[in-house]
Amino acid sequence: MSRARVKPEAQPADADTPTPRGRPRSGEAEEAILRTALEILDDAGYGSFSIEAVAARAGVGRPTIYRRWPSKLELAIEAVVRLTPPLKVIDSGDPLADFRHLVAALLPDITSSAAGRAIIALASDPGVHAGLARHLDERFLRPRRAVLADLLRRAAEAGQVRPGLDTELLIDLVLGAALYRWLVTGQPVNRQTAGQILDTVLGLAAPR
Amino acid sequence: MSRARVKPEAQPADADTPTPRGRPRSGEAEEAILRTALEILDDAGYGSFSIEAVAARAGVGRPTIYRRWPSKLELAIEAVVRLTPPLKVIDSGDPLADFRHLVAALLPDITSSAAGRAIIALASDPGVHAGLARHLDERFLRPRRAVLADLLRRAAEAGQVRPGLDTELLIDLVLGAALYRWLVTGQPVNRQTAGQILDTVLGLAAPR
Amino acid sequence: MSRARVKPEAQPADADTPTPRGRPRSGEAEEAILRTALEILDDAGYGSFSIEAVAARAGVGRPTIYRRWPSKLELAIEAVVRLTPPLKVIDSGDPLADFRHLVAALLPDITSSAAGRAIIALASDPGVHAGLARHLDERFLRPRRAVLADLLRRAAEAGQVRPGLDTELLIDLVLGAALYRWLVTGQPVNRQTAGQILDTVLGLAAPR
Amino acid sequence: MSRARVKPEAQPADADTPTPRGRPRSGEAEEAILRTALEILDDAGYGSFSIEAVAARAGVGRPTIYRRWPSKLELAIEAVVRLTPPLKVIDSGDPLADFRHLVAALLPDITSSAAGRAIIALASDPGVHAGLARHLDERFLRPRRAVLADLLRRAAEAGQVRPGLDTELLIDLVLGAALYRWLVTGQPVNRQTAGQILDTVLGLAAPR
DNA sequence: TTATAAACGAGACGGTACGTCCTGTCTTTTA
DNA sequence: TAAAAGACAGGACGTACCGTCTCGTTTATAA
Repeated sequence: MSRARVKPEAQPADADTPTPRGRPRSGEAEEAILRTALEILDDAGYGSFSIEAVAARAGVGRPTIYRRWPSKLELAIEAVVRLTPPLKVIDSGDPLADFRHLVAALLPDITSSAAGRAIIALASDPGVHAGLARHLDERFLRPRRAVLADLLRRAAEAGQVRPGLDTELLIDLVLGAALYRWLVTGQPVNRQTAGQILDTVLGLAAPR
Repeated sequence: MSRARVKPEAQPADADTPTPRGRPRSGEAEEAILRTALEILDDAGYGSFSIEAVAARAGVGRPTIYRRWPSKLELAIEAVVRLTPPLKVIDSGDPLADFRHLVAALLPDITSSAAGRAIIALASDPGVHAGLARHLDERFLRPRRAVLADLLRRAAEAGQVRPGLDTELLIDLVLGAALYRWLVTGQPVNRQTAGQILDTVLGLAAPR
Repeated sequence: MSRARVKPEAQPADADTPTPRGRPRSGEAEEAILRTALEILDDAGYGSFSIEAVAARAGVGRPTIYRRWPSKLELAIEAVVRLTPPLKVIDSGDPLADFRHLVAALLPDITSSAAGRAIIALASDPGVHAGLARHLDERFLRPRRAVLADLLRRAAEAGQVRPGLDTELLIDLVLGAALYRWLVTGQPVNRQTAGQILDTVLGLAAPR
Repeated sequence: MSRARVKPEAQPADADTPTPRGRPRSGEAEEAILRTALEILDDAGYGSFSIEAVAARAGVGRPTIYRRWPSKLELAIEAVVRLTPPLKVIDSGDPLADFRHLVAALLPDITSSAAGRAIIALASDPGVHAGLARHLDERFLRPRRAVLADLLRRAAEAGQVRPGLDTELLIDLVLGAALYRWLVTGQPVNRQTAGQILDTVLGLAAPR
């Protein structure tokens, strides 16, 4: 990013990226690809997700996709990461309540979307795991967790949560329980389920 | 219909399965298929798992597989379910300690095996979810959870766990947190990690 | 037939075929197989002719067919040979006219029937040719040609055909021309075409 | 090839075939496929002829074959048609002698080659007959027959053949008799057999 | 009678080939 | 020089038959 891509002469700064010659890559095509990828993930799941299908539906040549992403997994992740809106941070003055609201909104969102499924598809290929998971983690999960962790930390400071607890692990518990129910037992994770999980964890974590 | 064929009274139970005609299916072949399937899942993951490969390595014709399982997902699940040993129940008189030991042994096991990966691969295809997940749940997860739930219940009765907690949800928390770390962040779930999760949850759940 | 099958001691003649023990082969099944085979050949041609299909439609197990014929080609030939009625010999006192009538009836018959197609299918597999062709020749073609050759010979004696001609070759010319038109050019060989071929050959062969 | 590819006016002929987009089909692959197909037909006959085998031996992907020919029958015919050399026309001034020589060379050629067998394999599937036979007829048989018919016509003009005979039918007689002997009776059609057939037919057709 | 033997229908077995779909790469024309 | 279009080699899919091999059952002759 920040490739500038300015028309006129210029480019004194990055002489190592020496002004791409020839036809520049089409931003239109890129967007169409990502949008289509997400559509297909939503409609049919990662199992029916194929580069072929994305190219055809997006009206794009297959090599145009391969030029950007080396495999369908990378494409799926990029689509998820780029097109999933960030958490909208709220600050009502009550960090614990904000945490609850955010999580209660987040969980049903993830577990009913292409994003969730694509994330999970990662796990089925061990060879792929290492590199991609990090990518996904850094660009998708970490920022979202950071928001939650911050709220929890402030809740602890405000005495709403027992001190000394590992906030990261608390988040793991909440997200993990939801993940487990969704993935393993196939139950939908709606607001009610999310509320039940939050009640339990935050109840346990409440100061005595 | 007409089933007659009985000489004496007999067969009260399965009057609806009318004696299979023709050559019976080969238990040998079945076993070879499942064993090979699990090997491939362990070696290469679900992504590289193909009916073709299983048939070739098991020395079996492809139709012999399709006769039994309609798709590779069903085969993978069956392999996992049939070839994963059940939890070995222990009863030392201290239910909470037993719970700890069982979970601490179970978690690294699942998250480093084909079983785990195959289970997860389920989730990536929404259309498949309903039926198969139930199958997997009933034959694999439910029996294992039942053992854990029983221990927790007895721990509660013994006063080792705060009364009034939803034991099922407690199990979801423990297993979910491990699942989350393994799947999403890619961290291995070894005995230490398992211990940390257990410490936290059981600490929170301890009677005040 | 005439297998004797006498109950008592007897069998002085064929002591090497010592009366078969066990259940004798079912004539019913045999007939059903051949009838069905011919039906399928007529309906769908040799290309769609499969042992599987014959067995299924005849209500017979596949091994029951293989017990009798080693391959589908043999079965097809047997079906054709056994179920095609022989030429009905006529003798009006005018051998040449009888020849014409017989051939004019025979040609459309062969070139519109399963018999013809099955015969031809022979030719496409060189390995099969030797043995089976002889079988077909002996049991199907030779008897029919014998009738025709006899008529031609008597026509020659009666001065209706130029003497000194190779009657076998004359028959080859007539049947061959019809075969050629049917097979290679795909024209149907009806009575009119047959008449035209006969007119030409017999006209050429007429005494000067 | 070279096609000029001129910018200006040009292309008056095929304005409806608007310059193919994408990578053009590989002539190399096409040639390898046809050559291999003919080899297999020669070695093993049409019965053992499979797309699978052609693809493997030609070092070509299976879809590359299906892209060009919809079935193995079409491929076989194309191979025969494209790789069988045309009749080499001769004109010694004696049309009848030329006819004899040409036919005497042609018959053993056809009846001992893959070409012949592939042509015949056509006939065994009635559904296929219509369209393909025409194709084969137009591109293979008709040009060859035209040469023969022309010689016979000139022989008739030169008084070497009785006037008023149907030359097409004469050719049918000669080719048909050879076809019959080869296919039905399994006799090889060598130069001697060819000579015998020609002697008879041309003897009959000689002017009185 | 009772054995014994073989054929029966059914259907599974290891295989081969089918024709389709998708993968990731390569090549051509167009912009 | 990137874009779209589309062909390339390869490989897995799920299906249809192949010819063989059990099964349990039926129908004969032989003991």
